[in-house]
Amino acid sequence: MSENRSLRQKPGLAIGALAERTGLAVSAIRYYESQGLVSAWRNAGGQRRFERADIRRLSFVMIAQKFDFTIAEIRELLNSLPDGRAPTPADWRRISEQFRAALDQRIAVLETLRDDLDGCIGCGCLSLPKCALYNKGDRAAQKGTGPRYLMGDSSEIDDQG
Amino acid sequence: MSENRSLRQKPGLAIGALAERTGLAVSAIRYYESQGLVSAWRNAGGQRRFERADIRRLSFVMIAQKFDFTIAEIRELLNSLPDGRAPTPADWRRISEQFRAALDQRIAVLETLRDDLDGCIGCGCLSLPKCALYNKGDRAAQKGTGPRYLMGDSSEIDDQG
DNA sequence: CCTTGACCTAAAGCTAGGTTTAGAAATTAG
DNA sequence: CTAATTTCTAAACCTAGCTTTAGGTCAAGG
Repeated sequence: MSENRSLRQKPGLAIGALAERTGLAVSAIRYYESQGLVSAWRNAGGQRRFERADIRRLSFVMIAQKFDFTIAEIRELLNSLPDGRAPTPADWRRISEQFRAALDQRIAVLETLRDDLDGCIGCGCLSLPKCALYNKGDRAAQKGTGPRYLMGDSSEIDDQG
Repeated sequence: MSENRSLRQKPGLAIGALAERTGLAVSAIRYYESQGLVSAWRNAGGQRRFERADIRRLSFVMIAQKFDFTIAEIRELLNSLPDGRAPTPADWRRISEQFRAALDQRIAVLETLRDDLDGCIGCGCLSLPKCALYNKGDRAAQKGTGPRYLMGDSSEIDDQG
């Protein structure tokens, strides 16, 4: 069974093939490589060649994005895998716990916001610094700088007309 | 009680004063004006002057942003208020229901994702097209285009070494 | 009057996560 | 061999939601 392509230069997947297998755009894969989420070697002509395991690695990236992890966070998770291979079922269990935690936290934030809102419906607190929505519960995942505080209008409730 | 400032040219709030009362940056208020979330008249020197009701209007904007409404959506909500005044307690009750619905929906999406994840922990399904995370449950609020499908690797499970 | 400080506009810059474009080189199909 | 794909790089562009910068003007205090 020793065929002539058995030594030297493993074939690998071209970027287009990887794109087809994952459903990602070619440009996205190049971008992910630039961000250190996958790596590729180059063939004689300078074209990228990927390993088959990168299909799973990119699938992992796509799932992590469903959980709204940023590229930087995904890179961290992938770095927690020994020597850059795709996650095995055992790795997957471990990483899933992190997804779980992130997800639970985001759900908790939204539920708190919902409860605060429930407390506010009908209380007319739109003008109250003591409103439950005041100065707490940052945007779903504190991305961005965001405003600094809410509701400066402490008196003069009805001055709109 | 007829004082001399009683006719002509109501004073209004300068943009800096409004910024202080709301906690927003001056540049943010100008931006919101450009986006039609507030409006101002100009004094003799061409400077913006706002009504006191705009404090509450902007507070409303800030709360809506906590709920991850976009500028366009917030503009819609504000347009649903008669003649561009700040929301009254009655308006607030009505609009709160919309926040509620948006929030419930987002929580539901995350919970589905969490359930799918639970079903996946330990099942080694990272390579399975039949994985619960496959091809469903778009990112928390389907912003952005997003990838088209997941997990192209239907066979060759352990080819990473 | 003179000096701060607040304000003005327009345009450019920023983050995130990519996509699009342009022009050139490599690979594949016939 | 030739034509059609695919791939390459670098840089520009895109959305969202603002901020920063540059160069001036307005308003208020002493």
